Amino acid sequence: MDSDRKISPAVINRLPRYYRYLGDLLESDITRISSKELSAKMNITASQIRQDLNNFGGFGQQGYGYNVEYLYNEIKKILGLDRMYNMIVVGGGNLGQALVNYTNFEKRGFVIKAVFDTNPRLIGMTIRGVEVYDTDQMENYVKNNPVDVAILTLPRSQAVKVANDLAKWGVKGMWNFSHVDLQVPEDVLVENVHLTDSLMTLLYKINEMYYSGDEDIHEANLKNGLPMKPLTEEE
Amino acid sequence: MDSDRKISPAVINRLPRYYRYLGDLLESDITRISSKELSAKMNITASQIRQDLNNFGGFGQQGYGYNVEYLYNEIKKILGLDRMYNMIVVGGGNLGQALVNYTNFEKRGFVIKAVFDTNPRLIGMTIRGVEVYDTDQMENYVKNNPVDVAILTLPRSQAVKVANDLAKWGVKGMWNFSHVDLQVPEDVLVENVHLTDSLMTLLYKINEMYYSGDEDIHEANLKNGLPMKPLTEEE
DNA sequence: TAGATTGTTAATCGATTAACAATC
DNA sequence: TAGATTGTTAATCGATTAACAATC
Repeated sequence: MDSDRKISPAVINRLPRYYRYLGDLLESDITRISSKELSAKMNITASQIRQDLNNFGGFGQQGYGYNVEYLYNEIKKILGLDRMYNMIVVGGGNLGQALVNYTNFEKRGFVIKAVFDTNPRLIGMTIRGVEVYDTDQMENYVKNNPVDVAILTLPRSQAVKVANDLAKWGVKGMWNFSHVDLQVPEDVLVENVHLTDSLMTLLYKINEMYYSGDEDIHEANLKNGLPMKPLTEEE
Repeated sequence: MDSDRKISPAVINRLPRYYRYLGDLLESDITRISSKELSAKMNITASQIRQDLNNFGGFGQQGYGYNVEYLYNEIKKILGLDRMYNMIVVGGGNLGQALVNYTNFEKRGFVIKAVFDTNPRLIGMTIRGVEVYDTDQMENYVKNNPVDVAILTLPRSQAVKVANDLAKWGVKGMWNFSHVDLQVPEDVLVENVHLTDSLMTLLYKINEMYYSGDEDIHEANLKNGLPMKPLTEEE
């Protein structure tokens, strides 16, 4: 580990994908891989792979490539996955429950310790062994237990206030599923998952490719259930 | 609507956010806004807003700014949100169910018509009025009903095959929550939501800011539940 | 008209790709 | 050693920001 200059967000966003591919290679008992081979698998350039990795140090060896297990473990360390993380879920609705039930998180060391909600029907319940508490108790919990990440799965209307409170009480990481942009101090880190936005960009692309501006085709297809056909270029 | 050249992905990804902010302004009965005012709210540059919008045509007016309602509706059309979309959920686990239960989708015209799963305990059930069918029946369903988007919420191991089948049967849009990269023909559009990757990038940032390389601090904080403090620069 | 603010061109910045000397 | 492949510098490409003439 040597570099110290700021890593670009683009690179950081690619790290989990490298980690995933390396994990898969490891499972397949592949011990070494060159940037060229990996680039073919991942559909990116070999050059980008080498550039990306070299932000964190020289993990490869000329004439050989990269040792899969070594590289995997280095990226694991870089991402901070060699530790456990304590998380809470704020908002015990369907999505919050789904995340609590996602057992893969625990396997990776992302442990959900508590769920908070205001709904009396949920409070006191247990989801996969994780208790649902009244949001009233959140301040007390957060101040007396380590919380690395708060998972925000509550309605838009409440998310901003709750995030501010959590920030005030010392929570430094927010994984925000609420459809709103949080406004928190800059020492608090937020990662947004805006599902509706994600779906909309997909719909944009579908529209662009198949229905660009021509509503008739779309209506017809919708009614008849006909398979869609790409639009032909006609510029 | 005039331009015809390819819009950059960066711009497309920002469109839903513009749409959201404009919707909020509309709710607040604000009728006009300048790129400068909007840039302050959204934390991006006014220049970027004007550039982005001008990809699709001149929606503003010199000396005035933008009419909120008009711009809102134009972006709505650009994103293709002035139509309904038929969707199916493949994989009726916790996440799939959470998405079916998310009523906001329906309000926007994203309608989930059916859920498919292999689990006999789920088949025949109904989630918010949406029936769960055996995956056996999926081919028949897809070939006889319009499906704009397949929402993939199934285990990694099954996702690739299912996506290929769906593509073969004519589904052109895939919203992929499975933790794997799909390999589909290029006329099939995929939008990935890799939750684990998203969480990992958050953890990277938390680590970088608070625990950079120093495990002792982390251990201590975890044990004592002390509030974290940003690392001081010491280069 | 004068002031405001767009649409758009030009300048800058950052990220990706290409190239190749270093070296295992 | 010869071949392969990295690490790294330079070139290219794309995206963001700045600037300003056009115009409402």
